[in-house]
Amino acid sequence: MNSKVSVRDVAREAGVSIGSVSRVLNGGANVSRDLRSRVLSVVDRLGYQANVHARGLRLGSTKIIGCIVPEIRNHIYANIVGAIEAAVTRKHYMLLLGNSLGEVEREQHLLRFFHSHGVDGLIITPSSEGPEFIQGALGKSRIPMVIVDREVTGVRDSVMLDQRQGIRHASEHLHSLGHRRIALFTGGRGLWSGRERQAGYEDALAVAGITPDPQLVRQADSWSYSSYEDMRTLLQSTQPPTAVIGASTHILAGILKAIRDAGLLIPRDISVIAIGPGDAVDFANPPLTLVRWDVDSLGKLASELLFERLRTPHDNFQRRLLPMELILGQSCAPLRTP
Amino acid sequence: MNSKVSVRDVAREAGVSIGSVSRVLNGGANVSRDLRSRVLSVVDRLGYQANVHARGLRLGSTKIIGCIVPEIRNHIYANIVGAIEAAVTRKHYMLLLGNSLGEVEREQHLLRFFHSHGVDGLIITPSSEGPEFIQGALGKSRIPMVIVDREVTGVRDSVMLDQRQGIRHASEHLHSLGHRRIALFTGGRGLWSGRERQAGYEDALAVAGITPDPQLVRQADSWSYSSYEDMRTLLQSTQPPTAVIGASTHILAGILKAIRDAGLLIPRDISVIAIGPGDAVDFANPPLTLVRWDVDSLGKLASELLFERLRTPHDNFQRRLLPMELILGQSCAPLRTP
DNA sequence: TTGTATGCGTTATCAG
DNA sequence: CTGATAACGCATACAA
Repeated sequence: MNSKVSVRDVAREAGVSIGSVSRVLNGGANVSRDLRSRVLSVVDRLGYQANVHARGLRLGSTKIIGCIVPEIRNHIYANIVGAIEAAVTRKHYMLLLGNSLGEVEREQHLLRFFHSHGVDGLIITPSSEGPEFIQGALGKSRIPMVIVDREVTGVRDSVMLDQRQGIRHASEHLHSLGHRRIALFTGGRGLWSGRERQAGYEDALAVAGITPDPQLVRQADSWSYSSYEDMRTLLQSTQPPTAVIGASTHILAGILKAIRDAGLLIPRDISVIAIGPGDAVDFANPPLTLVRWDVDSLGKLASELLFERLRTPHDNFQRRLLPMELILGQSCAPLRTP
Repeated sequence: MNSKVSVRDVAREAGVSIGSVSRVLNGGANVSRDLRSRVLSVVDRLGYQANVHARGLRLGSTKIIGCIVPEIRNHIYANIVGAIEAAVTRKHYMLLLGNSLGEVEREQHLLRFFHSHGVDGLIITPSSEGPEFIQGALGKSRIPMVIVDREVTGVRDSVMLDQRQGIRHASEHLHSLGHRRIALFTGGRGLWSGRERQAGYEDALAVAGITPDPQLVRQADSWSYSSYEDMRTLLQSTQPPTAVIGASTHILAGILKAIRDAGLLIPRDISVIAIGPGDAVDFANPPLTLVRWDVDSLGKLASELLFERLRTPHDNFQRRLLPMELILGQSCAPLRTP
């Protein structure tokens, strides 16, 4: 196809100089109507497209946005990346993608690679937050970047979900149904988001005047089914929970399996609330009540912030908090008083 | 960080010429032991990393693989891309990602973009197959590419799933349980994969001596819940199906909802088999019997094929067929004779 | 308004 | 074995 049609070819074909071609395509100013249209038509006919490397070499800018997520196979990140991709291509940028697997070395490796590829900006869910982030390669990097779902207030732009408010609502909902023993599987071990979930949970319990039972709060790993064992143990205890809140990754799958194996029925015997984007629980029966992540908005907002940052590199850093919505399914019921 | 340390800086620092530096880093041959180690140490100290654009401009090769899928938010493609990413970064390549949404124009746009970015190769699930593919921009493009899950035998390398064999097994399984009215929601409208699924279904029925009822075969769209209406209609008909096979996208979600709304119980009243990667049906209750796509192998194989192709551009094109495995869940039961 | 010439950082060729 | 230099394709400062 348009294998190697360069600005030279266009110039020759249009009977003008290469400078003029370039000016038509970029500067826009100071070109005669005639020359402009002549060039444009040739460009169109030949399907000319500026070589990214020549331009990148000259300008120092590619039209590439890098994106690093822990794991694209996780539907949460797949959805976020999908939203970012849409926003980015709309602006005629391309998306360079990498999985960090939450490992610092992989993240650094990807960062170096992205750097040498001259990405104009970066959207990332880093493996670290807080001081650890600042001291790491990411914190030192000068690439304009936006942080997704990690706490880095003040040092970078970030978009986050208001986990605390979301889980508080969920907890209140369960409490209003009479539940007093509510289990929480936070996910996000060691992360702000996990702590926020727990905080929201404790907020709700405090208002309700319930003393939280530490046994009921679990910090499962999102990539494993460890929650299965945890939930099984809880259900076999003398005071089993009557409701449970869990992140809709492997965590929730493990929880549901434990409930099933115990011969319990949702919502008759136990109420369940999921946390996550909506599509994940499509196959659940009954339909799960959900604290919904609006991952689409999350990705979109991250992109917008990044493009802002690209324009004005030295503004103050923003931190945007997205609300979480409680979507009622059929997995919650009033507590049966025995 | 190592913002702009060039080969010049390394050369100066090491007290050699830039040519020598380049030779140490690339050629490898004909450099004295001493010079080599000197250069290497400086490279290391300065954190030198060759500028991708200069190199791309010079060599015409980037270390970038492009990847175009219909929709990364679809868990099938998320998994495939995940596997590709792993394979590609292991070879020190980067992955440029694009969503085509199955639209020809978007696909062409992405292709042009990838082209101008000088991707070394492309892994793609195109929006078209067969003659349409050959005549399209993709068929004319000279970028080394591997096709995933689309029929393009002879003109490009491709990896596909043996849908026919998979669905045949599923159908046979249901038949062995006594089912004779089996509904099939193929997905992949107008695509080889859809036709193959139907063929496998018909293979099984033929062996069983059952005349297929065209009413029972539906070509749902994977991105919509249209299957819900279809399934509802089927269940309300005078001769409802006693079993159903459906792709584990929105299609299956719609089917399950229709079954639920009809007040039917799986597997007591109706048997269900899903088609897709395993993780999608994590939340299903009961656990679904599954014709499993090994998307991991699919992505891995695609990458391997592409790297082979990069090495020897003019070999004969390969077509690799991956088997599908029937994973038994608890969603199928013997037909209840009323 | 238009054309010409330079340099961006590499690699490869060629002369030493 | 090593150093100098051309060329990759583009954008732009400068000359016309």
